[in-house]
Amino acid sequence: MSPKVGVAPKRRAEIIEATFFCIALKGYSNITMQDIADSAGVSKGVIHYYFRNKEELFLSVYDKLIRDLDSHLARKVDRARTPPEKVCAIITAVFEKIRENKKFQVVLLDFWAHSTKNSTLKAANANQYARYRHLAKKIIAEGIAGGYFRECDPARVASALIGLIEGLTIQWILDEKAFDLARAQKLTEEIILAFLQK
Amino acid sequence: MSPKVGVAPKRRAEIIEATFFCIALKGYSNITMQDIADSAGVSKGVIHYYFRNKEELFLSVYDKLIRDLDSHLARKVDRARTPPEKVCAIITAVFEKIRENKKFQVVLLDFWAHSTKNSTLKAANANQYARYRHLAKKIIAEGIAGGYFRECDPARVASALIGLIEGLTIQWILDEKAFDLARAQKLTEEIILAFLQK
Amino acid sequence: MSPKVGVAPKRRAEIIEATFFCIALKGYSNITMQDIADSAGVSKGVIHYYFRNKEELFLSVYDKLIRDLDSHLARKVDRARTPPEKVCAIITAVFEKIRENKKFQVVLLDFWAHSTKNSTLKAANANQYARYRHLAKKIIAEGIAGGYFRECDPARVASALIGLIEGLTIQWILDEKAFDLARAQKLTEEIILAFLQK
Amino acid sequence: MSPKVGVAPKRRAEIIEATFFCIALKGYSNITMQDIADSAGVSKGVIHYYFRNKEELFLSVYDKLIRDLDSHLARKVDRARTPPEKVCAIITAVFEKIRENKKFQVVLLDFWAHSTKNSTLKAANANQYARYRHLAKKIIAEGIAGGYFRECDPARVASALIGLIEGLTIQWILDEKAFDLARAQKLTEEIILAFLQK
DNA sequence: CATGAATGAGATTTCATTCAT
DNA sequence: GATGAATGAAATCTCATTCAT
Repeated sequence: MSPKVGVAPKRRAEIIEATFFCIALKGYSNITMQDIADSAGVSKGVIHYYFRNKEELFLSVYDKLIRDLDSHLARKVDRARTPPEKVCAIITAVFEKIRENKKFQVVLLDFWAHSTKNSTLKAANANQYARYRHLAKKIIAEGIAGGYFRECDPARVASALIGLIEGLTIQWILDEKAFDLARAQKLTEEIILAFLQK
Repeated sequence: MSPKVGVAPKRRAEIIEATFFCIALKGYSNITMQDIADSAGVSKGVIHYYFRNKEELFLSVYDKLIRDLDSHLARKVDRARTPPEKVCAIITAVFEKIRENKKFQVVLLDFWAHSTKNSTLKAANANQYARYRHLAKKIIAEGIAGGYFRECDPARVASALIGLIEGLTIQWILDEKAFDLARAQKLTEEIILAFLQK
Repeated sequence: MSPKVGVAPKRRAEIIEATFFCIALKGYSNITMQDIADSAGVSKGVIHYYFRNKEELFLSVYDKLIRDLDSHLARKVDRARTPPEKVCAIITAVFEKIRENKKFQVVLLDFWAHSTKNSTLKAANANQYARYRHLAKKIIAEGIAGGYFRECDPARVASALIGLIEGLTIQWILDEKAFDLARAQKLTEEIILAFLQK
Repeated sequence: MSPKVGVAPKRRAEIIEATFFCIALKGYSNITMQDIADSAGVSKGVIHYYFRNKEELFLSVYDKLIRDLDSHLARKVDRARTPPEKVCAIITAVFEKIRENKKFQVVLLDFWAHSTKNSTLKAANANQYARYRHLAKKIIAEGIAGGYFRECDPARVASALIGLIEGLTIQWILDEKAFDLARAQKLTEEIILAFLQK
């Protein structure tokens, strides 16, 4: 067994990571393969050795992004006990992710913009949001069943929860000085819990 | 902006309109000048006669977009009497705009994504959002002063209002079948008014 | 994977065979070393171990092709007794070769096309045709000497014989439905023998 | 109407001509767009302005080649009176074409080689050969009907006529010193007329 | 004012070849 | 002997921009 065999997955991950940084820096459609190669410290040809083409590479970056967010969310939510705590866990998870790495939401926004023109990306996005809403819905439904929340449509509130989180974080991404991210996070909790516990 | 007599302003407007449709159809960075020329029914050269380059053209499209939204918002809000009605007017204005022309939000999303890489666009975006929030803040402050709303920070609630609107409409744009847009609009009103009137 | 000694000649032949199939399938200048490696079931590196470069490999394929045709021709001709039978043996040998393996003529045509640009290949081709004509010429001269054929220039008729064979088989390769190959073979015999025995 | 409008067809023809020379010089698949641009004295971009891609350009070259040969053939044949003269006119037309411009057959050979891998080219080739054979068949049938030729299958002899012409010219292209082209032409006439008038 | 031919820089992608293991 | 990761030159094709008419 050649020792170089083991290099492949590591190299793939490195290229994905480099591409993520490049997208954050210059944007989905302004990056060249050369940018990525330079950033990853490999030759241009290597990228095509690991990824059939630019689109496949970008979809791989998106996949990793989503997987990271999902596992982060799941970890946070699992650690919480009561439904109200779980709702706060969702909010905290996303805001935390963005605070620790602003690039995260910048890249995601770029993918969203492109998803209206790329059907594969669109499907992946729709799917991710659906899972995201489903998680929130389940938690809210449990809260209602457990007497934590008043009677309401869990699916609708779930989309509002997601909407409020994303709407605030995007505003912040577009203009960091618009408001304080930590206070926006607190506000999100207040509004959603107020509505659920009214 | 070159205000020329005769056909010039009309031609300019036609090119901007055509560009808007092209962005909605293929996305900010996938359009060629030829696409725009074809769509506008003019020759490629003409576009460079009216707009120094592609970026200037795109910024002009963004300007028009914002001016349209602003005047639409202002009209709606002016027609409303009480602060609660004015809050609903903001919500209605945006949801209406998107319902009547889905392209509107698609193009806006595209501009947002690019604004993280284009400082002119970023400034324009920050400015627009600031005005947008300012409008909401003023209305909320009036509502508190007039006894319609409970004591709270008008600026923070304003950003939440905008965030909820944008977060829900983007979700819908990314997956129309996720939920019904009219019900999302109603939900927005409920959540915000509940929070303000609690 | 155990490296075997003495495996070299066999491996070489396998690679040549695989290359032949690839040329027939995709054409001389559309094949990649990867195609050949895949088809031969070896790694890319191995090909360069046995052949200095692509051109040397292709020339080896051509050599094998010619050697195969030559020995096939010689066997057929040796088996025939009289000059007319030997002429028919040449015709039969080539048509048979092509009928049993259409790829043969496809690959040969490809080599011919490239021989106008590759001097090594051109020389090899000229040489092969010269031997081919020489064989026919000798048979025809024997036929004249033996009273089987009328007085004529053996060299000229030899080139006509080769020309008619190749001209018909190429037509058939380019459009199999143009005519029946077996009847074309018979026609070749008729025309050449009629001319020689007139 | 801009005077430059008239330039387009001329430029197209120039590019086709330049491509023809390049194919003759370096071969179908060894030419780069840069070679063609240099040879035509235009920039690389211009070629893509007139031809969608390399394949479309090559097919245009093939079209012109065939059109030229067809009209040359038709002119020659029309000028001849009796069927035997018309048969000789076909032979003369092709041999003349090649004698006056050796490139002609070199390029055609290249196209044939590629036609086994390109379905558009293959269809065009099959079609051209069919028309070519049809012309010869008609003339032979007229000759039989007019008592010039003995009873025989015109279609079969037509393919033999074409085969003999092409088979000899290709031999000559591959090795000019193999025989004299003028004598090969005479030989073709002798063999075919002898067979038809036997 | 308008056209569209022309440019050429630059992007993606392919691939023969090398070489460390 | 054998592998496959890596290279980088070179190819095709795109496109904003210019400019002669």
